[in-house]
Amino acid sequence: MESISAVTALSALAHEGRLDVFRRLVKAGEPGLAAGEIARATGVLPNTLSSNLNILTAAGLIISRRDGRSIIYRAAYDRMRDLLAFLVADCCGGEPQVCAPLAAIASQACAAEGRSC
Amino acid sequence: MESISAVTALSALAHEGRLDVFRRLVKAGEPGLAAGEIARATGVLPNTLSSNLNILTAAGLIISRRDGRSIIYRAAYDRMRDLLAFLVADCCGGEPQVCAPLAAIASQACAAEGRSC
DNA sequence: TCCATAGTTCGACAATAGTCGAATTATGGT
DNA sequence: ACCATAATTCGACTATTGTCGAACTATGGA
Repeated sequence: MESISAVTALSALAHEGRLDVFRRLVKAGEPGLAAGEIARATGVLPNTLSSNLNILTAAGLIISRRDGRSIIYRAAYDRMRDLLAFLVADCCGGEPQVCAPLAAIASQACAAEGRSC
Repeated sequence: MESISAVTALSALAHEGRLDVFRRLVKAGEPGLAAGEIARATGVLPNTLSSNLNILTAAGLIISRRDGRSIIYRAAYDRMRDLLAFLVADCCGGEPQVCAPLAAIASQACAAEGRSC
């Protein structure tokens, strides 16, 4: 991942409302959520939300598809993974003990959901 | 980690120059780098750099100490780990296959450096 | 065709962020 | 005490970002 691309993704997430939306979509998984559902759940105005969904889309973090009158958004997991990989890419050179806990983080997150992966 | 705290950290990293500085410090490890060294290496004006170092410090991502006339900065690995943990916290609920590759990312980063952790 | 619903786009405005030159503080050496 | 080096703080200016109301586009149903 290019540095400029990482900055775009980080900028998109560096916003209370957008971070909230992104995490909801990450949680929602493959089926995703309709724009209207998100607007209702968060109490954000539809046009403001649309603007922020555009920013997340442009950053490649979410993907949309139309379904009837609704537009469904879902998280782009590949891109999320690339971003995380970029952030930790150099960490091992300095302090190996930073990398090790990453695996723990992954499995802890899974354990919290009662899953195994 | 609180959402607002994550936004602060993400905002700090959502800047070409600051992301560059942060990654250099991550790479540099425990000994860290002097402000002047970073300024020379990046070609950024000292005052501009200082401003950006302040932002990274306020976000908790880096830590400074004085050494003679120089001020040495180093990455705050704990905080970095917390941020990553926050970002992946919900991913397993939606798509378990996102969590699994995280462990791979960690070990890949290590392998690239020829280390084992 | 007409209407209601679902979202988006546009234009304007206020607030925030980024950068620079100049001045300031702190340390070490002579 | 004086000077040079290292870095920060201050003030001003420009550019960018975020939000809102209003208007617009697209879809599905009567």
